[in-house]
Amino acid sequence: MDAGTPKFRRRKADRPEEIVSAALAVFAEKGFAAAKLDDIARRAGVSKGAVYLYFETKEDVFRAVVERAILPNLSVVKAMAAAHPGPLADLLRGLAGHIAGVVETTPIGGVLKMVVGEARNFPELARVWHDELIVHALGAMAEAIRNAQARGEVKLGDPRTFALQLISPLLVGVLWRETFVPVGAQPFDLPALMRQHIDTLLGGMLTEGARA
Amino acid sequence: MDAGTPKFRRRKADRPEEIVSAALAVFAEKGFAAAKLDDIARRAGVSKGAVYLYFETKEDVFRAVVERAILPNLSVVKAMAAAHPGPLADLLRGLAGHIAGVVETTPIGGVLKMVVGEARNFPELARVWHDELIVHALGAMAEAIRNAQARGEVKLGDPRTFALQLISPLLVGVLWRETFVPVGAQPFDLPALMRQHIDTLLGGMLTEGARA
DNA sequence: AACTAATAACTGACCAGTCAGTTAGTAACA
DNA sequence: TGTTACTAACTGACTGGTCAGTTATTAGTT
Repeated sequence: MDAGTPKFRRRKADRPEEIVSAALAVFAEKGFAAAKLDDIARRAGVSKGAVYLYFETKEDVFRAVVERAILPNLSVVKAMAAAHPGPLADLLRGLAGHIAGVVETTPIGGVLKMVVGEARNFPELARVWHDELIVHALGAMAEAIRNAQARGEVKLGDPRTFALQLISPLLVGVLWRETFVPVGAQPFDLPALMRQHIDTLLGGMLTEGARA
Repeated sequence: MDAGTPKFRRRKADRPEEIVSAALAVFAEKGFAAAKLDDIARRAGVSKGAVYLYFETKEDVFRAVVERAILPNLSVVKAMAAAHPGPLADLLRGLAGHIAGVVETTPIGGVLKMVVGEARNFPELARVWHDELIVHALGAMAEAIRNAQARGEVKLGDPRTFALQLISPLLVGVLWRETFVPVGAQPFDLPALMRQHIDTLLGGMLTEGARA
């Protein structure tokens, strides 16, 4: 062949990472079943056969994608777990800003959509996400809320439910962006949404005058 | 053949309904691509060929399922559109109870999961849901909130964002039930969740003492 | 009532296309 | 030159969609 441009490079160390990145893009766009291994391979700059040098099956690739999407977020969980002692309001505002930023700059939204969409076909995947990420995140938030309740900062009520109330608009905002914005829906500004949400949830939605 | 047990019955009028019901169950469980037409047909008590007497393609069946899931909810939208003039708190409490009930007694949760999961592969489906259901529901809520703001009941802030804040926990609760409860997650009591959420969002999460 | 003809709802075997996974062989690098 | 990362052609299983034939049902005739 042409000696000037080799047909391929041997780069064993980098391939898995590249394949997982390509797979993330394709899976997030198409979902598991509709994603073709040929597309993933082409996007990663290798042949389909090469994918099978590094992964056993398509499921195996999918698993790698979903699990990798957890890692960058463990730091967030850890930060939350660092049991911020100050006023809950400060913690929540900082946290919401941080998470909204992560959500806007990483493809975690696409992964979330995948986990929701493929949960029945890959229960163990939903289990990994639940056990390794969600339980910890929700638990840390609930713990912080419980502490705030003990300090008399926060009213009575189920802390886990409070935690869900706090993050729900962000999750819905992400799914909204992934699902409806591509078909013409008016997008939400996620950081602004979370700012208003935290303020409202903390301070109350009704004015003083109308409050029961 | 055996004259006692006929091989099939001719029931043209009932078939489409039965096929759509069967398809709803299979699609909600497997997602679009993983759902086999043979399964849908068997579940509906007919052969695969019979499905094609009533629907053009698999996509066509899917469309019918998703569109039918909109109808029962138009009444809810209408009820909201009946621009409740009284205090916003009453409207929201009644509405939340109603919607939580609908969500608990109908398979709309499964359909929502499908719409989210297959949005990329079926954009026109996401469009239908957005244009015919979500825009109206969100718009009606935003309108009620805007009116309440005009009456001085509610603080300043984007009404559409307020509406999203209000319904988000319900949506997340549904997706939670569909995605994580089957793999062992602790479920949420949706009506209770919404009661606490409405109360909190309306009245404020912080105690009087801690309020900024 | 009983028999027959006509209709259309329905079946199930089949086909054509697709795609996950395999492997024989080639090219890159030591 | 030997080793192996990699390619590209291949296979086999699976499934959406088709259609020739079958059977339930109704209408017509005696």
